[in-house]
Amino acid sequence: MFWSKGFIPTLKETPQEAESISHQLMLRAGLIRMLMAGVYSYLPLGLKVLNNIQKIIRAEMDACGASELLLPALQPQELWTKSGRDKDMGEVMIKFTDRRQRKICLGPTHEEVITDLAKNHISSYKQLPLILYQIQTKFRDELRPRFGLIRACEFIMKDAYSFDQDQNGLDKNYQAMYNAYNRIFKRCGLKFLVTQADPGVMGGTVSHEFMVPAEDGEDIVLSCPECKLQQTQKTENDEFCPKCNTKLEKINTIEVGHIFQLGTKYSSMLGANFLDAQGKQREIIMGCYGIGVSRLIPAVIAQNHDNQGITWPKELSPYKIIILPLDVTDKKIRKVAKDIHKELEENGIEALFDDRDERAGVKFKDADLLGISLQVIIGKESLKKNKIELKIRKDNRKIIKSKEGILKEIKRLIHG
RNA sequence: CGGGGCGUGGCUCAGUUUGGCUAGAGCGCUUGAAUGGGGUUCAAGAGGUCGACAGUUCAAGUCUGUCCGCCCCGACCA
Repeated sequence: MFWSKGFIPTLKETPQEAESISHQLMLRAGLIRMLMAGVYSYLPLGLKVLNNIQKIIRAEMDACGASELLLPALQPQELWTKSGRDKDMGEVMIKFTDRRQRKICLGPTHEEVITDLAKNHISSYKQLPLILYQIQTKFRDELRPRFGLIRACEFIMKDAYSFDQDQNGLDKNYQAMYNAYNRIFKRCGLKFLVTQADPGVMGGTVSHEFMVPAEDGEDIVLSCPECKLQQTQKTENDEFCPKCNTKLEKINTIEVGHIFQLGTKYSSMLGANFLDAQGKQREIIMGCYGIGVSRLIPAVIAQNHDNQGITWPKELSPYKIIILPLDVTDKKIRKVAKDIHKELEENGIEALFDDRDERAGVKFKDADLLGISLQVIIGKESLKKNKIELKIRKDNRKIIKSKEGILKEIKRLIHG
């Protein structure tokens, strides 16, 4: 990809609309733009990162034996009346009436829709266990949208649902999801905490939250320095460990995942039953598993940046590498840069080629801001000695070698 | 919704306190020239309903009222 043909509007200064670091960097690096409060456009680079996250999630979900589907965002309000959750959701649900006077809402989540589907199409224990998931846009009229993509009114969620005939089956699926979540967040380059959580309006009993410690986090995790118990804060008081009565530590975090054992809450309300091996009718046992896909972007940035910009973890970097010919008016520099570009493409390595007629300083600053994990720098100085440079964005390490040596190094770093 | 802040070219902001001629700066953008390893320099340009509406006044970016939008703190959540 050539920079000049793309759409990468970087900003030198921090827009007034952004307060949190991750939000500032997302705007400055040209990942997103706001349309209105809590509603954002993903620009090409932001979409690339989003796609990379989704790729990881799909791979890990598929590895659990989950099947991907896509449920509608438009839903009949009636379904929510049946489950009784229309009241719980309240103003958060975006509702309207269409021309046929049908009462419609934009899905804030999908337990109702998926349970309705299960009710109609699961009738035998032979169809269980089953895990379904989707990656889809949710709509919530938040009381207060905040921090860019961290709390948005339109956001992308991965939601998975498990269906089992008994608690034992649910335990197994829950554990599989729990493990998958650990792998997903690790691959996203995150340090995170797992807490015992309050199921809230989702219902059910067992529930865990995946929390990313970050300055601009809006959730507080209470951590016990003694017995390592971690839980999400529920009230202002009560800050002593319930297990060992030690004073708890407060950690600011961003919630990126939440898994719940729903049990029969939805299946009983919406009548999702199956016949067991004895021919007896029973309610399907459910679990649900959410990841804030779009929210992961700011969470990752919150933990992966320095004073120059973003430092993407390898798997999320919008491009694997950025090629920086420092002076595009110089024929030799241009040629070497093009050769490298070609060679990388032939090896299936997606590169961003900064072909702009800009000074070296501008290119360096922009490259550091974007945070693409590798930078190949082709300039007159090192070219004199027949060398080119490879900079690793994360630790600013520089490797200086011949073209062939650098290409080998790049392949090693990307594939190895 | 309660509390606080803000709204002036694409971005950052000055000017509003104390009303006064054709509304400014830096960055970005266009054109030309120089430069070419950390946001370089010079010159010439383009770009504005000063958030909106109503009012006060000879005169409103500036004063008054209403509304709208955005941000931050609180209740809610992936």
